[in-house]
Amino acid sequence: MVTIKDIAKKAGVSVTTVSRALNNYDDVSDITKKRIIKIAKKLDYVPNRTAQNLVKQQNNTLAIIVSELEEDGGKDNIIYKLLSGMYYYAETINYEVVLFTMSTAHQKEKSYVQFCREHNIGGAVLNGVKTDDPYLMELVNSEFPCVLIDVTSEGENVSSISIDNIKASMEMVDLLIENNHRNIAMINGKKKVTVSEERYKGYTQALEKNNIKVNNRYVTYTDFSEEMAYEKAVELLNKCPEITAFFCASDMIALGTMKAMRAMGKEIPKDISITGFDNIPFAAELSPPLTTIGQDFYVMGKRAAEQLFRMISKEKWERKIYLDYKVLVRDSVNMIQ
Amino acid sequence: MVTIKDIAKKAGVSVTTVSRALNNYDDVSDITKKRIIKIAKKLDYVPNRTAQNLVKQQNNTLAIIVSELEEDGGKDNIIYKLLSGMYYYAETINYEVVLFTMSTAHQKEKSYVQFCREHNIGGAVLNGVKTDDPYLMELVNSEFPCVLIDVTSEGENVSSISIDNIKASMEMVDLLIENNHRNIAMINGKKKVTVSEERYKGYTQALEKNNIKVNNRYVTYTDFSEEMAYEKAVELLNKCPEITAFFCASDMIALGTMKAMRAMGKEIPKDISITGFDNIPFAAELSPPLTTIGQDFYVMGKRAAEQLFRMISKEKWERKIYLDYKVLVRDSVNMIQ
DNA sequence: GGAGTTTTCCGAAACGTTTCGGGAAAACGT
DNA sequence: ACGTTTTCCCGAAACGTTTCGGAAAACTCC
Repeated sequence: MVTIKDIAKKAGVSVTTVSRALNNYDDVSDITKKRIIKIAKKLDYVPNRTAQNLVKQQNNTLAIIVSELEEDGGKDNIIYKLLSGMYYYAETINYEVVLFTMSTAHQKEKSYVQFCREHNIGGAVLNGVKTDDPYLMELVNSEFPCVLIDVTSEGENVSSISIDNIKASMEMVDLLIENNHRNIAMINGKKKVTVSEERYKGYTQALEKNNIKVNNRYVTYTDFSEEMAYEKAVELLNKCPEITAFFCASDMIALGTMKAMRAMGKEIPKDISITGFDNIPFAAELSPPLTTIGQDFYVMGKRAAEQLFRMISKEKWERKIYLDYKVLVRDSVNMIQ
Repeated sequence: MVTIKDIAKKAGVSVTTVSRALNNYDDVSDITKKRIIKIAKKLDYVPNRTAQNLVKQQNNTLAIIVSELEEDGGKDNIIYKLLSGMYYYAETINYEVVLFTMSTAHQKEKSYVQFCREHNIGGAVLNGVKTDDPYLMELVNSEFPCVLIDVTSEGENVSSISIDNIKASMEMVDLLIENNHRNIAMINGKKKVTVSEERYKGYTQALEKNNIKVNNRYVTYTDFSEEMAYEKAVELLNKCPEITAFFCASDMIALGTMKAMRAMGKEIPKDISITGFDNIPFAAELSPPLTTIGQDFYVMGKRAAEQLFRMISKEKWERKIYLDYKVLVRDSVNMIQ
C-alpha cells in the first residue's frame, strides 16, 4: 500500500507538504503541488479513508437503519427507494451511506446508538421502527441527529418526515363513502406503529364526518404482511358479511385481501371494493388495478438525507416535514347502486 | 467520547491492559478483567471502529457494487434480495457490508478498485456490470477478491455465480416448442451482458435441437426495461406478425411485452404466449400469471458473500458456482392446436 | 533458597492521516 | 539598507486502538 510517506520520500518533501498539496491548500507552491500530484498519480496513491476519518474525528457518513432485511421482504420496494434517494443526496454533499438492520442489532444485541458511535456516524434516518422500540428511545435521547420516517417522536435532535397520513386516509375513506359504501372495514398494520394509528384516525374521522358510526368490529390489525392480511380478511368477512369495502393500510395488505376475497368467491370490485396504501410498483398491474395512495419514497429518502445533513451542520431544520401524496383512483373500487 | 485511556485511568492500569482485557486475552487476570469490563460498561464505552480498523489494516467489510440505484428502479427486487442475503451471511462471520453504486462512481470518476482501497475492503461482489466495463477489468486484475453475479470473467481472484442460464433458457424455449410454437421471438437484454449472451445461446440451441431455423429477425435487444421492451415488442410483431410466442430475457421485459400485446389487441395467452425470466415478486400476480424461470437472489447473495469470505481467508473456493433454478409454469403460455 | 516457569502487567511503537505552531527565505515597502 | 510582510515548507503531536518485547512478581520444584 502506497502512503503519503512514499510520496514524500519520492518528492523530497515532508509528509505535511504532501498532505497539504493533495488537499489543495494554498500554502504550497503551484510547482511543488503539481509535482506531488503527479507523483501520487504515478504511484497510484489512494488516500486511506480510515486514517482520514480517525484524525478528522468524523466519517461524513449517514446511516439508514431499517427494521428488517428479510428473505421474502422488499416487495414493496420501499427500502430500495429510500436508499436510492439517500444515496442520491449523499452524493451531492460528498457523504457516504451505510445501512444497518435491526435483525443484526438483535442478534448482536447492539443498539442503534452503539452502531452510530462505533462508526462515527453523523446521523441516522430510521424506517420501520415501532414507537415503543427501546433502541429508538435511546437514539432519540442521544446526541445523534436522527430523522424518523413515518414515525413521530419527541426529542432534541429528532425530526420526522412522512405524508399526512390522517388526511390521506380520510380522502380515501371519503372516496369509498362517495361510492355509497357504508360498511367499510379497515385492515390495519401493526399496533404501536405511528402510521397505523394515523391511518386509523383518518378512517374514523372520515366516517364520523359522514355520520357513519365507527364499528370497531370492522377494524383488525396485522403485521403488514400479505399472509396475515389474507387470514384477517377472511375472518372479518365471515364475521361481518355486510362489509362492502376494505380500507387497507398498505398495498401488501390489500393484495392479501384481494386474494382472500377471490378465494371466498367474491369479485373485485363488483362484490367488494378494496383500497391500498403506498402505491407499490405493481399496484397498477394487479387485477384489478389497485386504487391506492401514492407516496414517493425516493424523494422521502432524499429529503430525509437533506434534513439530516442540515441537522448535522447545525443549519435550520424543521421538526416535521410533510410530503405530497396522491390519491390514485384505479379499478378496485365500485360504486354501489 | 470515552476512550480506552479513560478506562485505563479510572482502573489504574495501562491502556494495553484495558485493550487486552476487553479483547479477552488471557494474559490479564480474571479479577482485573472483570473490573475493567465493569468500568467500561459504567462509562458507556464503545470501541472506535475507525481506530481499530486503522491499526488492524483491514475492515472486515464486504462491498457490494451494483450498477445503479435509480429513482424508478428496484422493481425486480434483485438488489434487495442480494443485499439481504449478503447481510445475513456477513452477520455470521462478523463482517459488515457496504454498498457502492456506479452512478456514484461515474460522477466521481472513481473506480471500484479505488473505492475498495480507500475503504480497506476485503472483497467485492458485483452485480449488473457489463463485460466490457473498464472498471470491472481493473478490479478483476487487482489484488481484490471479487465474485461476479451473472457475469463470467477471467482473473486470478475472480469467481462467479449464477444459474445455468443456457440450460434454463433451453428448457423454457423447449416448453414453448412443446406447446407447438414455432415462430418464437426473443426479446433480450443488453448486449455485452453475460446473461443476455447465454440466454440467447440457450434460445438458439433449443431451436436447433428441434430443427427450427434460427431467424435473427425474431431477436431484438433492450436495456432490460419495461418501456423499451414495449417498443421493441410492438416493432417486432408488426414486422413479423407470424410470431406466436415471446421468450423474454427478464420478467420486466415480459411485462412490457404483455402490455404491448394488450395494446395491440392481442390476448395472452390465447393469441400470444409470453415467458419471462427471474420470477420477480409479482410475476404470479400479473394477469395472466407469468410463466418464468425462478431464481433465488437471496441465496445468491448469501453464497456470494460466503464465497468472497473463502477467497479472503485463502480457503478453497470454486471458480464458478451454479445455483438451482425452477421453471415455473403458470398461465402465460398456451398450447397451439 | 535458588533456578526455572508461569502469571500478570506495561511502555512504546505502529497504523496513515491532518493540523498547529513555527520558521527560513524571498519579496516588498520606504 | 533595514524592517515588514508574504511565500513556502517542516517537525511533531494527535486521533484511538492493537501488539511486540520485555519485565516484575508470584509460583513451582528439588
